[in-house]
Amino acid sequence: MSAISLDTLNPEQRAAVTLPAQNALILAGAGSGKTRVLTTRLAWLIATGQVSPGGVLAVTFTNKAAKEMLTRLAAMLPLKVRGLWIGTFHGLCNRLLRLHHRDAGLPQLFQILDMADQLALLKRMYKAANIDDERFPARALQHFINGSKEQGLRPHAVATQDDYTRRQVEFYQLYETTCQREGVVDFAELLLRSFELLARNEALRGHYRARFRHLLVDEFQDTNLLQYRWLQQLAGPDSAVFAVGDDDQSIYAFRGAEVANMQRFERDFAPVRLIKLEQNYRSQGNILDAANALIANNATRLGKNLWTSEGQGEPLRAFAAPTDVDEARFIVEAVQSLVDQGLSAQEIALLYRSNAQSRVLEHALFNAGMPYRVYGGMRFFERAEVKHALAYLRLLANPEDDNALLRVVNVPPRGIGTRSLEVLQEHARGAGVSLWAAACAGRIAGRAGASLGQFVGLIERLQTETAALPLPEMVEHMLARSGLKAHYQSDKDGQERLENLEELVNAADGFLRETGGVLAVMDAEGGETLLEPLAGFLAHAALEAGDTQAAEGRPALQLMTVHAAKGLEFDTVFITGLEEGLFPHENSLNEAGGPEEERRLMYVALTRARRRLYLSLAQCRMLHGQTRYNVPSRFFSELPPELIEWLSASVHARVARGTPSMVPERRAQPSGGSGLRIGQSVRHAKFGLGVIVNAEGLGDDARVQVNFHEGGVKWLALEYAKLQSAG
DNA sequence: GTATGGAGCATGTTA
DNA sequence: TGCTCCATAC
Repeated sequence: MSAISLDTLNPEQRAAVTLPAQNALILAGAGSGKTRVLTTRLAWLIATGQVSPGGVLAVTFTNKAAKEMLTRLAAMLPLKVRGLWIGTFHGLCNRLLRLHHRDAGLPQLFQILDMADQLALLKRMYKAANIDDERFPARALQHFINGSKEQGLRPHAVATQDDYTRRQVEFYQLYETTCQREGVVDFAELLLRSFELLARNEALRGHYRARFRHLLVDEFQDTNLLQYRWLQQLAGPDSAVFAVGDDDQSIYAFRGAEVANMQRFERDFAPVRLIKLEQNYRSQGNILDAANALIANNATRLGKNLWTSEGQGEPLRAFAAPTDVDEARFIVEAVQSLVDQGLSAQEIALLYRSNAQSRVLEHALFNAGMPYRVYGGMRFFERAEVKHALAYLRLLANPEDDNALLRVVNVPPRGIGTRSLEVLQEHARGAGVSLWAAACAGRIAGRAGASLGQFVGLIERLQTETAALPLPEMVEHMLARSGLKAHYQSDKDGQERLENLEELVNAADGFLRETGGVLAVMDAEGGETLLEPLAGFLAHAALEAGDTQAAEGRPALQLMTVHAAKGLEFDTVFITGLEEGLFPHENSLNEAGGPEEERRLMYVALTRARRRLYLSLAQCRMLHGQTRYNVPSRFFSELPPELIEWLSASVHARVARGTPSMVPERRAQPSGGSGLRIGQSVRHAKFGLGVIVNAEGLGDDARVQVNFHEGGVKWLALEYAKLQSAG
């Protein structure tokens, strides 16, 4: 094996990479070379012969991160990556469950439900069981079920103090029965099922524990309880766990991530070697100073301070615009001038807290003729037409898949409507069989029965016709013969959908070439391999929903939420919409730990920038079709003023007093002679300083909505609340 | 069985 | 403002 060069690593990085086989927690600050350390560690372990490629397990959260790790590893070492246990939590669980499906109580070709599939199944279940959708919204139940699973809780283990929860648990149980009967598995189930498999089956657990001498975990701060316990199952007394994370970048608590896992790890896996990577190779001094100052406002931290050997660089620049449109205009002009100076648009990112904010920016960019790319939104395998096509493929693999059948039984329209399906479902329920079986039985009378019979015939015909075809041809054939293609051809807006269906054939082809159609591989030494192209492709579609937009040719400006920007870096970053209620988001302020998570989010945003950082806000913006007036974000008052160059009137001093500058003067209709205006700063005896953001009513009934700096947004009756003008 | 309109409603997001 | 869902009309 070739030697791995460690010369370019700093002492801490090298220490981490060359750690002996022991448990370790690497606190890796933003831009400290985290991915590099992780992959070099992996390569070093293998190259020095301390472990065989098959003896390593490395786990990440996203496919992107997993791919990145594999690519870098392959560049350092000559090895076949296919059989390596490197992947996402869900990808590895999928493999584990395919290999040991019998022990796990699943069919080998089980289908994976994405979030939309899961919700559809719940709604179907509601209908079948006559459950009141009003009192128990399907979305809430979905959240409840996934939350329970992420805590490792099966229905019987969920604590039920109140009737409401008791009912939810019943539905959870019913959902489980349904999934089991249909042989489908949701995302959380992949984790829970393989956790239980290992916990229950001592021989199997022993096998994997003996095998994986080294376990490497990326983004450890984002793990939930179940993922943590899953790792505990796989890590034996002789294995070393190398966990890399940054508590300051934990921004997914809202979906179950527990930073506490880092403390838990130090306790459960003791002794744990702790290494901090604090040298930052990304950002210039002023940017880091700003980020450090901001995050210092959080009380619950493990403690870490980033530094750089680079110079201070440029100051942060800030701009307070009167309106969201002005803010967008300012950004477009600033971007234009940077591009004129020779900076590639590709190197500039526009970040925002919520997706709704992208619209104004897009509008301004479009008018300026500036190419841009928006991340987020519909992904390839989530598009309706692609899901339809996948449903046909699922039926070919397993006609008993009720979800798939319901999705396409009437696409294209075959005269099988709601009523016919109700009858079919009653038959199926009565006989305790799948919809497919009920349809095959042919006991449905009339036209609907005939249509169903034809549908059954179609699927059976497709099965025989495609049985011997390679995957891409199979997809092609299905598209043509199912009527899907013709359906979208006759649709006047179907052009793009048709192209996506064509793209699906390409995706199948690509999948086959990249993986050889392998569903699961036992080990890197070429042990057990399960060849099942169709099932493999379907799993791939669920586990990798694909990109949201195909990459475009010319360099484009990048637009995304701050969440989506995590892990990325740009020369220049604009953080937009820095207003109280927006960033930090108002909904987060009442949540436990919410404000601190918002601050970490801001920290992530700041540390994305290498050289230039712009902060902007609008004092009034359209949100949900209404004009809102906001005070500047508290984050401005948490950044050292000397680091910021204001391109508009500074907001700093005013933030301290809780008032914005430059709010357009608009009379509040109802206040009459009171002298109060929307946008005006006021003082309230109890709530302190705030800004009037809305008003309604006349005379004695007049009420105003005030956004208080400390107390949030409140409606106050003018008659009782003694508001003093403070601006 | 399908098309249309109005009401209701809004964080963040990966697998 | 723009979407998703349900009710009603064809």
